Amino acid sequence: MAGREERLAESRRLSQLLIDIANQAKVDFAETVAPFGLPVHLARAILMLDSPSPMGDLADQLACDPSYITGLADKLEDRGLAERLPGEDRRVKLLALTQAGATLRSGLSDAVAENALVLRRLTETERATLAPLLEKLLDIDTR
Amino acid sequence: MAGREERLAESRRLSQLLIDIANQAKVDFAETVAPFGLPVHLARAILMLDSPSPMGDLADQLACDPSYITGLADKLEDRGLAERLPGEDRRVKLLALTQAGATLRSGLSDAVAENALVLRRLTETERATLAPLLEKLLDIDTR
DNA sequence: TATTGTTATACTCTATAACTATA
DNA sequence: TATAGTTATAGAGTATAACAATA
Repeated sequence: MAGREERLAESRRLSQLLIDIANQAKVDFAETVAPFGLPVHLARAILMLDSPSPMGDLADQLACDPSYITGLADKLEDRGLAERLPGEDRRVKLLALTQAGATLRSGLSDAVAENALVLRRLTETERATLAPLLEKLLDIDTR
Repeated sequence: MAGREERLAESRRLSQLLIDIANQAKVDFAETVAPFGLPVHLARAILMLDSPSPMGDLADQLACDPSYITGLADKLEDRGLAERLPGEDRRVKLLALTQAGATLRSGLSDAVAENALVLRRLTETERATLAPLLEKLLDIDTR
């Protein structure tokens, strides 16, 4: 068994790798999205709009304030990519992709997946090894 | 061999896991650092100051503009954690931790490593499996 | 009275451009 | 002329607080 200092050093190194990978993924995402003519935050929103969604739910998913969603929705509407639909509860507005938005989302989604580091750099076997480790890393924390 | 759609779906899922893990790591870092009374960006800078370092080098390491380092250095000096030392090239200033800064850095570094997801959630064997996969993910891109 | 979304505003982080001093 | 760090300022991104409509 490795000593305390060795374990801590390895912990630091792995953490740094994870951070670097996430940063690289962010850069890749921006580069992948750029040809679609969308700012990153609009692209993220579009990818979440699999189906019409209450604006408040989007705020939860994007981990941002609801007031920020108002701005995103305005920009998506300006571009003709989404529209606000009335919800059953009349306080709620559903944000839904237009046909143009759905088409764009489809192309965007494939491009992002194809350019992902995990697909470009790892073999199928390696990905199968990686997946359970990442899932374990992300288990809900019960400290 | 899996079909195209399956591969893309797996790519999306793994990418999302990596993003979620990085976000969790960011939250953990902030929580770990909070008791030390430091904003996150100052903590990151202190952790990089293993030895006295030209301010420009810090800008490279933190991937930010040199003008931003000026502000960080000011705040570290205000707190008595670092000081500017003259370099051999008299245009260069070396940022160096004070005794107080070095002591704080030591505690900070251990706390961050101990609280890291990779240490809390994975066994030694799992970490050994994960490391080479992460390294491969991060190889310099030569597209 | 509580909740959804909107509006107007303010704040945080970081970069840009012009500057000083050295090289 | 080029480089290291500084200064003042500006911009992007996001949150806060007060508000209107609805529950």
